[in-house]
Amino acid sequence: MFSQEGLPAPAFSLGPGGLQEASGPFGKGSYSVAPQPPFFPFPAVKAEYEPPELPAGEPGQAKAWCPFPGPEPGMAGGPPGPQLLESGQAPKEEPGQERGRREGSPEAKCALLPAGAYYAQPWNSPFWPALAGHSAAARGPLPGQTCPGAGLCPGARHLYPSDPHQPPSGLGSSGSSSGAASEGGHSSESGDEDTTPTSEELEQFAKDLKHKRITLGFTQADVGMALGTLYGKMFSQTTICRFEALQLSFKNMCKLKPLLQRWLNEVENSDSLQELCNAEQVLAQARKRKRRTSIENNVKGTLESFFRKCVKPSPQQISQIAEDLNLDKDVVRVWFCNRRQKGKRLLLPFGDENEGATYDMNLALAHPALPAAVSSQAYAPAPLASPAPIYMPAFHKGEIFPQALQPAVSMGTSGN
DNA sequence: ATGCATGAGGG
DNA sequence: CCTCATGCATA
Repeated sequence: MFSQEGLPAPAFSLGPGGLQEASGPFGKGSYSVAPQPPFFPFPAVKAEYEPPELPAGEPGQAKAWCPFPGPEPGMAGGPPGPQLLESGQAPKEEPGQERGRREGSPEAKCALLPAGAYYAQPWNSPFWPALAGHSAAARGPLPGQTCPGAGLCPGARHLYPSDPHQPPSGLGSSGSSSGAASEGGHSSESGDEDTTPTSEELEQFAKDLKHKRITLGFTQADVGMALGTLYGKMFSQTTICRFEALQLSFKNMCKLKPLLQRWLNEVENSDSLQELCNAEQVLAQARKRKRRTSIENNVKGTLESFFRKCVKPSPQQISQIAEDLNLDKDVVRVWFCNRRQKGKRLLLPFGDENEGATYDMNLALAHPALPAAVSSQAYAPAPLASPAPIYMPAFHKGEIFPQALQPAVSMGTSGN
């Protein structure tokens, strides 16, 4: 429908000054991109670089995701390693946060267990007494049977008794299969796959979802999996989290809403939520995912400052930056991509995707005063708001204007 | 909750 | 190559 693509692709030019702001549709000079002098914080950074990651051995990738020996002869297939439990998840029980259930590592738990019960296996109790206690005491709202037979993920991969849900294909606009469109009253029940919800509705829905989810004792991961069961398409904790935090694009939010809406309906009528436990996700991550590179803060700061000057550097510039920062070109490229993506989320209060009206991120960056956010949270602590020249390694007092990018100018032919 | 990454789709 | 939707891994 509406193209979200709007960036006018700042065709900046590598002028005599190196990186130059592009003259967007607003004409150059009509705005000040950087509240600070055009400095290029370079020198210091590159020297510090050092291949940080090198754990000698990959962190055991093997893990059992369903901690029950159950009737099965030991966790066959899964290494008996006790790394199922991550102790990293601090028990921070903040109001408004996950409660009652722990959000362990994805593989440390099965879809949605009402908590408690199954963890109390003889084999593990000695290992994690904490967990046992936790599950026993943390049980909150759950009346006791949130997930009837689902509790036993062990071998119970039961599917719904009779759910005429469609195969994993028709997503996005599945007809209103379940007539359950009106739950326990509340505000505008806009739930419709047809009508595009307004940002307010989305915001409200997200809030609603989160509240109910927590009340019912589900984690974001649970919801993600439940969607897989209900719709055939599973989502990660990340996505659910972003949905609740309104950190997805408007379009994306609209797409997901109906699904979550349905999930909500399902769980609210606690009589059809038994199939929410679906542990079908062994999906061997066979694919080798590049190790997540951790960019040091100062380097990040440098990248950030570049971003402020130009949100979309040319491949040449990317190479240059990468070289100067001693990073992979791809890392830099991806960083910019992600930064842009993030920028969009933060900048435009979704609601109307004016196709024509393209927002120039460069421009936006210069104006901390963004259009009053529609959402409260998503735009609140916008890191962008701070024109802060924070970070920035300290270079020689005189070198405020490193010529780091200078080479970029002549880079075309000479180097590279 | 978020940072970096992947992959599909468009050009 | 980019955008966008997503997710693994991590802070």
